[in-house]
Amino acid sequence: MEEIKSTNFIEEIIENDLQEGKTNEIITRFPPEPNGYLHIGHAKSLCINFGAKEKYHGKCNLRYDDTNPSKEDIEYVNSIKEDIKWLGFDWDQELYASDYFDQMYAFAVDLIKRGLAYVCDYSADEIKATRGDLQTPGQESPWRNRTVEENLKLFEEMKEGKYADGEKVLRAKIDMASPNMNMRDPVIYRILRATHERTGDKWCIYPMYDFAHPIEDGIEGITHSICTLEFEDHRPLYDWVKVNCGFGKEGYPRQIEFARLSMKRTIMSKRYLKKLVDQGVVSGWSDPRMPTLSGMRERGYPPKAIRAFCEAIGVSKANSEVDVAYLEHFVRDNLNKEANRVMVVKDPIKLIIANAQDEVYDIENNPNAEEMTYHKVTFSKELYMERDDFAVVPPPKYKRLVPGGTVRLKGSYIIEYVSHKCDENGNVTEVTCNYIPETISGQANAGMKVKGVIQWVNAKDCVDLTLHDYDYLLLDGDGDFDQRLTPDSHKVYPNAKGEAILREIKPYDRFQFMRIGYYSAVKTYGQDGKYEFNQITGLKDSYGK
RNA sequence: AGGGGUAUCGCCAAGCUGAUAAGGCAUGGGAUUCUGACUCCCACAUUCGCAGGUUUGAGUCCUGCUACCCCUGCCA
Repeated sequence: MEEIKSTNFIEEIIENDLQEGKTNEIITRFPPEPNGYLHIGHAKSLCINFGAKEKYHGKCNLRYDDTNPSKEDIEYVNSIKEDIKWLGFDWDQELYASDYFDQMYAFAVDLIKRGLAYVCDYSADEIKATRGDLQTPGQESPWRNRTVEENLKLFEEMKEGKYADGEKVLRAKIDMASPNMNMRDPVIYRILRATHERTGDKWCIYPMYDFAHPIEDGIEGITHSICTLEFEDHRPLYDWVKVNCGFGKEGYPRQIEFARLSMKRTIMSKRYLKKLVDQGVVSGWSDPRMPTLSGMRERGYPPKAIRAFCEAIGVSKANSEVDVAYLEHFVRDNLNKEANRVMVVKDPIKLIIANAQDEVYDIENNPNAEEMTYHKVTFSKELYMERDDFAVVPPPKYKRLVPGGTVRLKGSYIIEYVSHKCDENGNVTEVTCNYIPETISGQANAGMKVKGVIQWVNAKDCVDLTLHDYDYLLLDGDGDFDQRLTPDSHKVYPNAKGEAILREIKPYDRFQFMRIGYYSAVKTYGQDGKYEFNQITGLKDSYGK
């Protein structure tokens, strides 16, 4: 038997349940409402639910909580699936809450028959006015004691479409004086004429979350229904529905709450993310600056890094704000282990190697790889180097090229300074060097001491990259977004053919704003599709320190 | 005197039935380096929201208190 150790309180609960023989299979579910794209916060939930499935050899269903047709959109369904797969998770069944509408209706009828639910004629405002408040009990509805027959008839008529939207609701008969607002005769069915993505116009009444969710869990045999903290107050209602609909024989399904993930200076609410998309502040839900999973994918974040991050932040009930640096750590860590390296010059100046001839090198894709692979890099008389890698007047501890100095071209020769040219403003435009023979790795003079190593690309076959600007967003008093663009149009030349993306991390300390995106990696795709190079640059840049 | 939660290092977070504060991130210092990256060393809470109490001994038990989060949708 493998020794499994719980790493958080939810796993501890699960393991106790397993040990005590309460169940022999763990079944969880991931229940997104299809009204937006998944973001990093969902990744935490995904990792908890699918993580339990993997760890305890159980099951996890993907279930769309589509009980409110007016808010949902089929567009999101596919994105959700794609993102879950991208993270590497597999669901057992793909289900929709709407699959259970008939059964939910039947359960509601049953509740009415047993005197546990009634049709209420109050308007939304009247319900609100009679609910009481945090310190005063609510008043019972005058329709609370209708006969079963009358309730049955009315509820059926609601279904038949005999009443206008909002004219009547079905309420659970619980306790108007309960200190828990959720238990003050909560509405469990409302009339809503909206075409449902899946059931069309079949229904004009729709169940509320609190009624629907325990039924969905019950039908699917969910053992652990894991959700976020704000549902703690709903648990008594969850249990009420569960028990009164005949579920919960073994105590399952059991609702467990954890603290949702929030991150410093990061917008995580779907409402605001949607606003960013709708206002055209970003190009869409997958804009690389978005904290969505698709945005992170676009940004070059490896899914494994996101998983490792979720694993590391743990699961607790304490509200907390994780620093973005923690996520970035796992991105760097994963990229360092798995990403192929490529040379990039962001702000190029010409580098002439006066005594050079054309050559081709095999350069390691990733020095950390277990099985080393290589890519070709061409070398010639005319190269580009980074402007910062040459200094006429070097700052203290400068480790790169200076007049009269030497430096190693990564993967190639050691070169020595000959001369340089400046434009009318005194900016360096070109540097000329000679390479020192026999200094390539493995050759006679390779052991020569140099101050540093610099990246370079061959001017003949380098490729232009698109460098995306970074930007800052301010959230003003009205909750609207104000975009602060900081234009920066470097050119980027990797020594591989094809597309590439580069985004930069920039500090953000001047305003009260939320940073929604930053650069993580450069990606280039070989023309033949053979190579995929990833360069970790800009992530932890300590140049010039 | 509404109810439900949470409080351990700048940020996460272990700490189960009391025995004298794990780990990661961040940070500072050093070594190493054909990526100023990575890696490797070293430093980093006499203290666990506060105040009392029980105990030989408390972050862990008891009693008060404080702070923050959630709840008055026919949203989820």
